[in-house]
Amino acid sequence: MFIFVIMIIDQNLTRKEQISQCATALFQQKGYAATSMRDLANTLGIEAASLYSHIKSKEEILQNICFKMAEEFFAVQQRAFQQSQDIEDRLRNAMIAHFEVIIRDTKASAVFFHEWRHMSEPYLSDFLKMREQYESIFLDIIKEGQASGNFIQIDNKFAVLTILSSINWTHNWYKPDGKMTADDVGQKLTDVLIGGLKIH
Amino acid sequence: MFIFVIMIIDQNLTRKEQISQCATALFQQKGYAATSMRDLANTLGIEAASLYSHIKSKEEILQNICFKMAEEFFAVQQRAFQQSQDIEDRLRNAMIAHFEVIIRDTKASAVFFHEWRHMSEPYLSDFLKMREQYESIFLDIIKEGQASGNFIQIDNKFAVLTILSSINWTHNWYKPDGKMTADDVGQKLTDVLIGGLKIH
DNA sequence: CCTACCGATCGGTAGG
DNA sequence: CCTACCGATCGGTAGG
Repeated sequence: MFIFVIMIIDQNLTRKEQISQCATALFQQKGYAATSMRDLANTLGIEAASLYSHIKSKEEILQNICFKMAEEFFAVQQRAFQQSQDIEDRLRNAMIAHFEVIIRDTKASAVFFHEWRHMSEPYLSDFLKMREQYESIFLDIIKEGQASGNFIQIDNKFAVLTILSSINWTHNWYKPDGKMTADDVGQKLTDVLIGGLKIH
Repeated sequence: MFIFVIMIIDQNLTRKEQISQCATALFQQKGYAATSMRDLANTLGIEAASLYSHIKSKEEILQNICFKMAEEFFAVQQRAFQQSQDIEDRLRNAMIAHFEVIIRDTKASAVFFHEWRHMSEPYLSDFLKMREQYESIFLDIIKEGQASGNFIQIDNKFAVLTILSSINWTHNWYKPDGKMTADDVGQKLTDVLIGGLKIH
């Protein structure tokens, strides 16, 4: 299989960062398992063996991508939480914050969402625990909104999954240079998911 | 990497069907690229070489899974279309029909959603064309609902992607033996996505 | 960062 | 459905 990989390698980055950036693009395009270290090396214009002066293993690259994304999600979530007034506002801000992390790097997001399962233990368990913890914050927001009479009575877990899956999917189609700006999409995502598609 | 694969192989199926069923489970768990023909053969209790009396190639198995799912989506969409009265009802039925195909086989759905990109041409292009065609039916429903004043004015493509991503994600968490029945989830998906999370 | 190379495993075929 | 096997490729190491 021949795939022409056109990639602009940022010369201001360290070699290690270049490796991570290239790997992110390749993992997103072909998947982690189908990307070989020789693919990665060729894209960078070096030999496969040379990669190992900068990294320990193929999996280490994946771990770095996944955990860096996880940390970003946590960081913005906390910031969004502190800035909010009422409960609907808090949900809205948390959703937009989540969306903004995704569009900051849609390729890394794709790897985060699809390739994490190729990590070995104990990284895999740690990763899943973080994800659960992250979702539990959304769960709390939904519960509070129901208790205060703002949100409809609906299975909490279900509500969180429905909301997050729509936002997560944006990594697949959102283009920064498209007709919708990031703020536009963030606004509309919350409008539809909180307010509904129907005119009431 | 050792993974214990516990799988019940349906003895009423033909060998070819057993291969497809096993492959579906493995592709879902480990991904297409990380699943070897030896993995598949071991799960079935035969030698890898023996698989090739029933199938032509590894990719052929993937093609069958993906295109069978695509056909099912089309079939139920048409049925849902014919049974509907008003425009909101039509969207609701199309959504529930889509959901029901997913939960009929969540493993095959996972392969359909995540592994299709490992198909080679011309299968890949055919597959993407089908997906686009399928989504365009949803697009038409949204447009009609906007024209009739039932749905809010919002980018059509965006609306379709938001709706479908939430439903598609159910393959990851829906369990037939969980506390929510299929009808329950189908109802609630349409309630939230069409009506919104907020009490108006 | 390279050359040279390792053992393991890959999808698949030949022939029975 | 098996044994025996193919060339290609895998992630990674040794040594410079």
